[in-house]
Amino acid sequence: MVALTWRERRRAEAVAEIKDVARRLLVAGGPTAVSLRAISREMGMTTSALYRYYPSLDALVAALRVDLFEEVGGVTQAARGEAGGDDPIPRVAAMARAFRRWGLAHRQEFGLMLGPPVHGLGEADEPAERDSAAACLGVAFLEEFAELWRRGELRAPRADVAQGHRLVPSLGDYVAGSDGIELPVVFAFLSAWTRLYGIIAMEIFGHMDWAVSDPEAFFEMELTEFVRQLGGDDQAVR
Amino acid sequence: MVALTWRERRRAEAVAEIKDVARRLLVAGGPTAVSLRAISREMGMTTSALYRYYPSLDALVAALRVDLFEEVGGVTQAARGEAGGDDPIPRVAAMARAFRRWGLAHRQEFGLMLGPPVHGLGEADEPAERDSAAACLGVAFLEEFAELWRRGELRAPRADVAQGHRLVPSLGDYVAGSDGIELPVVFAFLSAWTRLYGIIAMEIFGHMDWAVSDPEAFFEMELTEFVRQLGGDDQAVR
DNA sequence: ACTAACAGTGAATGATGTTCACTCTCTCTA
DNA sequence: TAGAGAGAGTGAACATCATTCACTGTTAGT
Repeated sequence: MVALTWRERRRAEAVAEIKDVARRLLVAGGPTAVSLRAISREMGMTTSALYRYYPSLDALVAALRVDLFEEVGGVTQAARGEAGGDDPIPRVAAMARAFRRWGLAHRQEFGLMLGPPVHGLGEADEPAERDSAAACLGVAFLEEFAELWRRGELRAPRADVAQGHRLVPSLGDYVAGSDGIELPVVFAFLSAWTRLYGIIAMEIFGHMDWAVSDPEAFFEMELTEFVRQLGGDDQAVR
Repeated sequence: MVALTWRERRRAEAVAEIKDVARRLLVAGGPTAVSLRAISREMGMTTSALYRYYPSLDALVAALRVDLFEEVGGVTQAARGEAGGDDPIPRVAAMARAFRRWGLAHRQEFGLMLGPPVHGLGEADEPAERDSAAACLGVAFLEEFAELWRRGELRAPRADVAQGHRLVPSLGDYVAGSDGIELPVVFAFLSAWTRLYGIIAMEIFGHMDWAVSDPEAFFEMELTEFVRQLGGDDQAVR
């Protein structure tokens, strides 16, 4: 812990406030409402002063995006911790519910993070950062599936399906304590992760409204069904 | 068919060209690139003249959105027709592949249609139109699942899962020739639809890059796995 | 033939991101 | 400790954007 000079501390506070105001604007008025001028207005600063902190508006929202990924990652990790026990299944269910709950409570943030790439710039600029930010959310799930595999409770996809498919070469880097990762783990994780994303994103983006009147009921049904396909007990999910 | 006056035909052409140019701009530069000024510039018109055709920019992109839904709906319907046969399973697979292919070939359009709601305005203004537009895509799938149900080839969710969940009151309106729709059909359709959306949207939005190197292989694996869970033959999907 | 709707113009207003030359203040070093 | 340089902020400027308004021709229907 190095001692921070007064200026450095003040700068950190400014950066934090900028992102705070940006997020408030995002929540209040959607992505188009977050503008440098609105931020500077709210902070009692000149617009050009903001360029001492971020080289552009896009860079600012990219930074906000990273923060948001950390926040939702922390929330799901907390849910995992609270679930406790030694059975991965309830932990997965708790994380899935926490993820959905956070998304519903923060729709605009969810859209910024997991919607289409913004302006095609935030990705071309720093693909590594974008990737790692998104990863820190999914990894918690990945670890649980790895644990299930270690216990032999993960049903492997049939050989003829997996045959010849080189799905993922580097996913093992994300799992602590195992430099290699088996294909069933990868497949089970990806399947669960895309399914979870599909249900939640569709609900949050409003694309399910025409078809389903009680999204939460459907979510719970899918969760139960998924756990059963995994081979877990139905009651384990509650 | 009523005879169109000169002026009416010319207006229709103008409307079509406006949406055409708007789409070209969207593809070339993302959502922020579609602006009334750019459109008018490209068409050799004044910006204010565009207000004779659409009351605002938002209304214009909303109209474009509807067109896009019709386009992708037509593409998947065409794939369904080409698949032919009397087995619904290959038809579902063909539609799923056609949907994914179209989305990958038209990423920006996909984002506009199935990303987060735009500005929160396109939805609050005309919820009915937005819903029906999105529906015309999913209904093709829904009909196939209804057909599977009629044949008795659809596995029902266990009673204790479905019990007490009033999932959808009005989905039956979408299925031709049946004013009531059974819960297993609804559940199977919703499950398939959200899964399909999850895989495809995640890939198109770039949220899968960190985890999977060959998205198409994963898509095919999921498709096969889903069909097997439905109770179909593995070979039927090819 | 006339009237009213239609289509288009050009100027204006107020919002936006970004740049630039300029100050003022803090921090570190010679 | 004095001065130089980096940090932080200002205000004007430029280019883009959506939207509105008064105005002018043109077409369609009575």
